[in-house]
Amino acid sequence: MPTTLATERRVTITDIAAACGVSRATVSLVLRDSPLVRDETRSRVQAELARQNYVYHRGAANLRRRASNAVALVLNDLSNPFFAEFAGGADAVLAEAGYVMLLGSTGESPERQQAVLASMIEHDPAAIILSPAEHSSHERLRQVLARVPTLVFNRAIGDGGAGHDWDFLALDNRHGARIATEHLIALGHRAIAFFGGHRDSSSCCERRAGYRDALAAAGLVADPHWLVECAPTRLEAASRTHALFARDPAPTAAVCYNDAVALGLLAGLAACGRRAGADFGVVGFDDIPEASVATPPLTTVATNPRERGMQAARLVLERLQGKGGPPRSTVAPARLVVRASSLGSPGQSQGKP
Amino acid sequence: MPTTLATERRVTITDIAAACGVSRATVSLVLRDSPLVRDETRSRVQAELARQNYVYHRGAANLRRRASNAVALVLNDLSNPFFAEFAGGADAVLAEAGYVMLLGSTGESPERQQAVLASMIEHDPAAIILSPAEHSSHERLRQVLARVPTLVFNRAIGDGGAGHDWDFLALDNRHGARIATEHLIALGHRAIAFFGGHRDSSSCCERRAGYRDALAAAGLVADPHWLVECAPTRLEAASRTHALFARDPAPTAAVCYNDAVALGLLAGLAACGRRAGADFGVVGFDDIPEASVATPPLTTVATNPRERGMQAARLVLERLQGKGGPPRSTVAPARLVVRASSLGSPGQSQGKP
DNA sequence: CTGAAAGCGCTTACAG
DNA sequence: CTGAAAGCGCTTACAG
Repeated sequence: MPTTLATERRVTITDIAAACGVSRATVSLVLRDSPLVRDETRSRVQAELARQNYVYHRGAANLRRRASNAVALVLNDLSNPFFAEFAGGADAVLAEAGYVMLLGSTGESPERQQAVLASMIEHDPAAIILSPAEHSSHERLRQVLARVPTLVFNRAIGDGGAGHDWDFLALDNRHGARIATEHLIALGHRAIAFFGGHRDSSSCCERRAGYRDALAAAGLVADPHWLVECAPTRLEAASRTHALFARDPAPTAAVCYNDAVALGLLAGLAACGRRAGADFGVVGFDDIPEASVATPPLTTVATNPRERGMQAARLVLERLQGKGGPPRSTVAPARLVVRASSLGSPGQSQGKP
Repeated sequence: MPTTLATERRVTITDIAAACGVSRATVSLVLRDSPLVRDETRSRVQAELARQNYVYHRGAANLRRRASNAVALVLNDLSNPFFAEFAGGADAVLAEAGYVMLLGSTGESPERQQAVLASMIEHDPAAIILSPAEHSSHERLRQVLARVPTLVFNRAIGDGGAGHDWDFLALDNRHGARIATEHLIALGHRAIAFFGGHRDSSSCCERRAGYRDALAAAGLVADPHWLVECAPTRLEAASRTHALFARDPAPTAAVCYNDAVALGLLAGLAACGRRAGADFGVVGFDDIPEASVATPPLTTVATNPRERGMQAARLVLERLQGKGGPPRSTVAPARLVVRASSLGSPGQSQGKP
């Protein structure tokens, strides 16, 4: 029994109006719940709407009203649980407020980002939430984002973010990395590495700054060899683990750029016979779901991506209500979650100066 | 320096036409790359489009053409990595084909599902991909989905799915559970539980059927006490672990409804002093990212959610090209990924009959 | 309280 | 090769 697909003509307010013997204007008023319509008329129209299974065409209404109730979310990568949670949180708030979510992902490519944004914008979103790809060009983004209220999330745009044209929701990278580092110092570590990330990414810079803050406050100074870059993936991190121990003095613990790197480091340590949490202290960043089930469970800095998504959506909604006003920056707090991976005792290692 | 928001009037084809001294029709033809336009005219128009930073209003065009280039994706829960990966895969294929993705989530609530679908449909998507909430009503879905080509993913709708009105993409639950069970049998297990899920969900039924198939083929019969229900979450599973050992004969291994349940079981086993992989064999279902980093690494049935998302999107695109034809069902293959959690030796346990 | 009319930004026959 | 006109489905002053 073949299904009937979208072949039949659409039911419009004209059909309803004709069936009820009223004008299209009246039907429209009923749809928008206007008090101008007499009760008896309203009921008749509503009954007919239901009978014909009428579906409101919001696109047509939005065109006429020059409004939009879509918000576009453009992310780097949905398969990253951090962004998936973020999207889930944003969706919950937006749906609650009656908005629909357009979703796109850039795969961390500035070119795809331009294409995706251009495509989104043709659909006339009321606002855009953008977690920018690394190496995004401020100029090219300005071009395509002109006219659409935008909230940038997670990292500042290319050239530093001074003179930002957009609202900005940042993680407290600097403070988060600082408390992570302080935690390792409190455990007795003195030789602490910063592992992973690329130093040209703003979040990596900020986290490194927090790391240095903590060291400086404790009167420690970082050996340059303790700053090890690598792509923020588990695999890369595992294969770069050896770089931490290439020279003396080797570190006894590491603050990692994020959890993916930290999980890779856990694997890398195991592969070279070191026990994370016993021989070597590890702290991650993000608190992704895998962190708590890793071996050993990963101490990390929680950024609560779902909360961030909700917060981003709320900031956007405020902007849409209030209009106007200069761009605002908001910094979301970070919190340390202590688990087994950081309970190493530095004395067992040779890393002490 | 306050940003200029979407306050200025929009640039339309009328503006471009006026600036070039041509008609709006000509501008439209240029936009759609029609060969009807003379080269010289085309260049002039294109230059003006760029100069004024013109943005195509796809909503208006779609209204006029009675077309749509949006596809709606309605999922249970984005923070479930299975669905996040699925969405990522679908997005990649849809974006490639020039479609934009509307995303909504239902949180497994049939009421929210109705509301979300209704809201989506008002935006006139070309098609819908729906991973239905449990206990969805076939009738209510029919009502709201009338007229929109729909692909149902992951589970059949409420009353069994006979006389399905929609395309359907299923995981091979039955075969997947069967190979999982056969694997445990091959390792020497004879007392094998099926742990987790609710028996009124179709995927749970199918997986249990595959489990029974394997037992029957090996001449084994399941003790009814080995069928333990629980919500498909890690926490629930951990706290229900004791139910497996409440009566003799206790099982020596378990096929789990999914990875979340299996991870909870790993934790539950550890909490009651049993070593998964040594004292007790565990197999999951899904191969979520956490599976490979669990302790011990989780043997599981891979369903490749990203691939499924891409497949779902392709099926939808085919339907949109081809139109017509009866609804089709597709079953995606499942594959066993062997890791440490299933290497238990049943002889160490008391569970043998 | 209700209707006639104009218009949102675009496309598409139809003439010329 | 280009333009005038009608129309997609809706909303909103404006009369009455």
